[in-house]
Amino acid sequence: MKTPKDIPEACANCGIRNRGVCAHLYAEELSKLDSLSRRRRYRPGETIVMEGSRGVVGNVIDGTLVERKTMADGREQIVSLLFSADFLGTPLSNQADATVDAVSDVMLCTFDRDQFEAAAADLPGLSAAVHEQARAELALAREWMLLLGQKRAIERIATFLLRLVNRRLNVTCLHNFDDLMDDAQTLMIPISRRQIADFLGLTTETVSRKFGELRDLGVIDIADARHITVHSLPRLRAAAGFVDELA
Amino acid sequence: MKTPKDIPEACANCGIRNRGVCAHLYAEELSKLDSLSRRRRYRPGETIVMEGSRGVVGNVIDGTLVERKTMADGREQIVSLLFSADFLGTPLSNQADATVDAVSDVMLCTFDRDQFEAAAADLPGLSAAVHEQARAELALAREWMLLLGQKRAIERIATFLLRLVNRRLNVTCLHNFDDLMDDAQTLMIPISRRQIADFLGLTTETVSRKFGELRDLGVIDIADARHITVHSLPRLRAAAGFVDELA
DNA sequence: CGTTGAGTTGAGACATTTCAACGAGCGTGG
DNA sequence: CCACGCTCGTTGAAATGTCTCAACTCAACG
Repeated sequence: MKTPKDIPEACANCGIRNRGVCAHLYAEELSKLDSLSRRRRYRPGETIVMEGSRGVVGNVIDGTLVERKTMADGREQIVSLLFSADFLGTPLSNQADATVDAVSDVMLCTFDRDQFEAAAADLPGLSAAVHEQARAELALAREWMLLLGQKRAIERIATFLLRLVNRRLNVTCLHNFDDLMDDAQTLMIPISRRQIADFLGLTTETVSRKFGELRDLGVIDIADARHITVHSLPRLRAAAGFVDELA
Repeated sequence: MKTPKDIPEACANCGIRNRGVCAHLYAEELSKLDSLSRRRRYRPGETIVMEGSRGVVGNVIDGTLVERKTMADGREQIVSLLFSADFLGTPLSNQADATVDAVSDVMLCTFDRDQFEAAAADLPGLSAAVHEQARAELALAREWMLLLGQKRAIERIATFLLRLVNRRLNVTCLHNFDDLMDDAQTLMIPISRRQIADFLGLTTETVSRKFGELRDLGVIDIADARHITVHSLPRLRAAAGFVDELA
């Protein structure tokens, strides 16, 4: 987290200038990168990158995106959710391994791929930050492999909610996890039931039913399809399979 | 692929000196790295890294390893297979996201973590190679998310076999994929039925049954549990769900 | 006000798991 | 040498969790 004076105006006013890869750059580095950047807006449902194409490189300034892989017969698996401050795209690789869609209105801060790679070669902090993102993505992907390969439907739903909780805690960043163990959390679900199903390897019907079961168990409240209140994080963690139920 | 003269003796005799991260290093870089390296042998079943620990950094010279994640109640998911020339461990991260076990006799070329990271900071080719490995791992993990979330049991088995075929083609590296589409391939299965099950999110019984089904379909022959002959790659690809069956 | 899409709920179907038995290989010790 | 115990892999029959198919509600919208 650098706090210089002469940062570019676009960056000074940017909601994520102290988050994501930009947080690791000095003023002059930020200027250099800013001169290469171009903002672009996308509409909900718009496809930003096609699997197999060269794809876009840039920061997510605002909005929600999904990365998904598709089978020949149309089955889909969402492999990643992207939010504000996440980095989109794989510099170094010339082939996107998933299709990227905007779920909400999305604002990106994009770069020309070659220019970005040249800049990254000059700015150790930038390339380190990008690679750190890739490493974090890998850890998340493996966490999800455990979910998809081993967890039952209700555990998958609980794990998904837990991930949203953790994300919110990381963003607000004011407390640590244990302090909030007993606080009620009201969550905005950023994606549809269909997208949740494709993310968790389930069907929309099962997603709906398991949300209901978690409600009946008293773990959550469902205000509407997009708004969930978590009553007890420990019980949500138990439902997610993170603690052995010695029942 | 550099071909210098004054490479360290250990590297000159190393089976993977022209593969993995070492392939991208000049003689003097190789020397520098070699001076930091230490060979270590592991026995089948031995645990090399525990999930959550700092872990080992190094090259796999020879042998087969699995990376796995475990749930509180003992359920396991294998998230990666490592073979000769693969890179083990996550420099930059101080927490291994999975447990690593030797499946066969394993020889590693390990490095002190801090020294390796310092070396990587000096050698752009090295850090690029390590990051490229991480990127490739991410692509594989996402491929597996699609498998675990969407594919049925027989497709998972077929995909697994296809991955072994592809690996063999990459290693032998003499032909391209299409040239071998119709060739019979005899594969050595490097892991047990239980490990296959944990890799594919199935049970050993289902793995056994689906191998039998692929045999009955005439796609493969089963010499014994560890040796499979692939009769038709196109049909294996179809069984794996990579082509839409317009039946 | 009819249409459309998203979400929920129910009943039955189905794929995979679970439970159980069995055979082959293999080292150990009598 | 054979009996024994053990693990690994295979096979069968029953149980079960999730999917499929279908109906219905609700809100948004032209």
